[in-house]
Amino acid sequence: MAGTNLVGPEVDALELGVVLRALADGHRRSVMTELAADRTDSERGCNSFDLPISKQTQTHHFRILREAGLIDEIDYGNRKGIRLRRTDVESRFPGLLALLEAEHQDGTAPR
Amino acid sequence: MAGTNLVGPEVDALELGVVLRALADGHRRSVMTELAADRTDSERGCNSFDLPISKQTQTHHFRILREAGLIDEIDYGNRKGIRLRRTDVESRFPGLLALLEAEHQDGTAPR
DNA sequence: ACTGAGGTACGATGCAAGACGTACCTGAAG
DNA sequence: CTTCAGGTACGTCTTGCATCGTACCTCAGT
Repeated sequence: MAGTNLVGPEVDALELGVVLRALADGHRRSVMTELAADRTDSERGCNSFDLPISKQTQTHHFRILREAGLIDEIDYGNRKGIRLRRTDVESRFPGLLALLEAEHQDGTAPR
Repeated sequence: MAGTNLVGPEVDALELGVVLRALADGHRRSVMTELAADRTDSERGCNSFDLPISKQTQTHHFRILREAGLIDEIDYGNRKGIRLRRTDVESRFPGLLALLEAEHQDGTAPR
């Protein structure tokens, strides 16, 4: 019930290269643009993004985003929560989330 | 002598996905961090970056950067000039160059 | 205890992209 | 004109990565 937070890198350990490679994929970027546009920063289920890919591939993508330090993954055992690490990302890479948020306005077309 | 400017996308046609994929590679990113850090925006020769790769591969990488709209390539026939499209990039993706410039401080280690 | 939905682990596959060899072009210098 | 350095075009090889199939785990509900 409590949900264990899966480990990601510390704020100081965030690397631009890893982040940019994570954002290079259209599916991952569409997730990030949605998260960046939602200022409430509420925890979301991972199938609330309705990505047109299998669940194994979704697991893969969310792992990449977590290991890049962009999101937190909260493991509830049989389900998983996603939350944007807004303050961490903003402090390490100021302006990055604004770019993603701006992209969210342009329509939902990925890639 | 005049040098023809190789074509790149217009300012309005710049796409975040293409740009981020271009910046995902360590070699291309090291070029961009150098360019972003140089506020004079002077034209540079392409072997002034001393990339540890063959010249064919360098041609490939500079093409990617040009097609992403990040740089201009000026063709002099037997040599080539590189110039950052600072105003275009800054107007379309404000803050992006600042992120790259900040990365340039952290040392020259790519990837 | 059984079932079903959500998620992960592992392996295999297919494709895009980075890298380079060879050959060729261009212009400057001799 | 010849030479040579810088750059490109094309083909090839190889690596990385997105994707999925199969199998298994976890919890909630019945």
